[in-house]
Amino acid sequence: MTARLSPGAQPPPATLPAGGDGLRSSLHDRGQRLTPQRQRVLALFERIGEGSHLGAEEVHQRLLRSEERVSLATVYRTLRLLSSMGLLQELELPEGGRRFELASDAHRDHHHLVCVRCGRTEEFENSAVLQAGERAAGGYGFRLLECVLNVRALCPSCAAAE
Amino acid sequence: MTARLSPGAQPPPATLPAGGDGLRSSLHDRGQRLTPQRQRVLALFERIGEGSHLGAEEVHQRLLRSEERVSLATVYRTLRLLSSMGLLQELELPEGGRRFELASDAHRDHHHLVCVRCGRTEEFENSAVLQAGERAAGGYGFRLLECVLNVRALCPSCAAAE
DNA sequence: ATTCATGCAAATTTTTTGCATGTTC
DNA sequence: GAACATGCAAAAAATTTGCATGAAT
Repeated sequence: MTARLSPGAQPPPATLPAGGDGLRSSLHDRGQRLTPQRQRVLALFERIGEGSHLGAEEVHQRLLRSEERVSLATVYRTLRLLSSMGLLQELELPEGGRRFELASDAHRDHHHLVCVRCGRTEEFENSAVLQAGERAAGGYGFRLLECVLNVRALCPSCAAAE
Repeated sequence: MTARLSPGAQPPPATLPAGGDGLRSSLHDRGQRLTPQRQRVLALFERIGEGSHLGAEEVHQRLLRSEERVSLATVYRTLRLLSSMGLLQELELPEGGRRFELASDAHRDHHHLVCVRCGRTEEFENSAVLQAGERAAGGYGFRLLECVLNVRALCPSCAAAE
């Protein structure tokens, strides 16, 4: 029922290759270390692309399949770490456990229009939304990382079927 | 892997005041029954208001405190039911389990500002966001039900701690 | 009377943690 | 070498389920 279709077009990452030094220095800034496990987890998310999300168990399984064993406990620890570093982000859709995806570029705002009946999803952008997010964050003294607008709606054919 | 099927596609969110007959007939339409437990759970969400969310354990505890015992298992079953009926809406914030809040037509745009580090949550409103949602929905011919903006951010103290 | 819902406890699933060992800086 | 991270297994949460009993229609 997860209707986030990412048709073939996978936008080029355009960001730093994570297995590399971006991760290393981000970690070092926090007094933490670059380990193969952390690289593997992040690299996996980069491999699957920006639109797709994985849960802890899936990350563990997929790494096993590619001969890059990382214990499940470490997967959990790493997901939380990368997430708190802003490299991954946790999803809003609670289908089972928590799920994560590669964090999009800083401050980018991408929004979803989703039909609650059939799951059809359209993406759109709107700078007014980002502004609203910035205003809200500013008002509470928060530092904005990202804002996502979810519009729940009925698509034309589902609306007709009602 | 678990088959996590919600009980079928649901009708558009109910518009009715829930404690009363709206709930009864919504249930009956589905061949299900009005029970004190279901009323209690829904009434609790109405009592705390539209902006606030609760997890299963919290619902259970709060009902205990108000002398309205509902077993935890039933709380889980009821949350899922009310959610699939469109009376509650599920959301997921950083820490803890799944959380639910009252789904309301009246409150179509209420937004969350969430600290991704400590989970602190602030609610805000912004009509520009609703307009953006309406414009997007209109552009694709969708009928808008609700729009929720989630702003991921760092609260002042967490930002300082980084 | 029939069908559905509840409560309880046990079973599952998901996530966290203690600790000995191995790694990174 | 010191501090940190990993793996493992056990513990703790979170959620679901089987079944006998109780309630709603």
